[in-house]
Amino acid sequence: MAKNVKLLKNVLQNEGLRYTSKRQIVWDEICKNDDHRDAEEIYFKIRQRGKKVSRATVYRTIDVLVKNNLVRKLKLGDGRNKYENKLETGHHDHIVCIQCGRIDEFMDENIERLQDEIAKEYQFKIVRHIHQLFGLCRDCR
Amino acid sequence: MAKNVKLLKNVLQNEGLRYTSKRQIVWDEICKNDDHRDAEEIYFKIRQRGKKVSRATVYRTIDVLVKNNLVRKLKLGDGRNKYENKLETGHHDHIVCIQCGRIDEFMDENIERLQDEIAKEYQFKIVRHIHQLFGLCRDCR
DNA sequence: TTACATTTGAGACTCATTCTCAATAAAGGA
DNA sequence: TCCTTTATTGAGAATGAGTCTCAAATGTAA
Repeated sequence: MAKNVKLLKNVLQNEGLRYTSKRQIVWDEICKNDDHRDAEEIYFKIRQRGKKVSRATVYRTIDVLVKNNLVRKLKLGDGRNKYENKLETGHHDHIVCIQCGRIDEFMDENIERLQDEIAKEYQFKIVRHIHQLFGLCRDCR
Repeated sequence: MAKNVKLLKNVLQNEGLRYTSKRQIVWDEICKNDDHRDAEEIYFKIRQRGKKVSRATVYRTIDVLVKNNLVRKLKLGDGRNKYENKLETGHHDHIVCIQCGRIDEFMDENIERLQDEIAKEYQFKIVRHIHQLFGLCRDCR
């Protein structure tokens, strides 16, 4: 857990921002599990644990964390964006069950390579990509 | 253009909806070009042409068209959703310039196949997917 | 501890999209 | 054609995730 303090401090220093208890609370909460949660869930879980951080601060902190690569932002195109910590996880994309909301992660070297080729063909310099598969998981089909 | 009338009538009949001039105006406008436009642009262009359809009807009609496969809805995760007609175009994904907004289309059989394999591996039955590459186009890099 | 700058929280605000409901228009008789 | 019924439309209100405001609280350097 001391690692999470250091990581956050680095990011904040890097951004010229102060290290504060509120920001640590938000980052800690996001690290507590590897789920894909939205800002409201994170906000609510924090209150539930007896700590107090405003919604605005949750959003503001998440923005910094996303910008600095500690958190991955998932736009699934339904209502709220989702967030997951990037602590141990390498790059991956998502496969989502449209019935139960289950989210699995996948990563395919070949697809990544093919993407690069497409970028080259279209003369784009890619900075990020979204690849999401939507369907029914084994329990819902 | 008569083709567009027929297509729309089919869809509406299929949905148990009435064929109306307003709906035809919206569908016609979307067919007028192959751009990726948002609802506001479509709405505005229609007024500009001297026709009157309310914003609500534009949105409502687009929903029906998307649901019935005449229109593709693009969620690029910035403000407004974009729409394109699916008249001549087969399946494709998008490569987007984050600087100038240029949107190109790509399609790669190999990626499609790899997706299927991933779906099988995860035991998902895929119903749709999103694959978007974001970066700088040749004019913006 | 002081002095100053940054952060925080509560709630107002934004803005794309959806909803409401009275007015209008389509459809199927008679 | 003229009703009658039912669906559609439009204007503006409502929604809701996310952002902004600004006074109060907190961090920081000296």
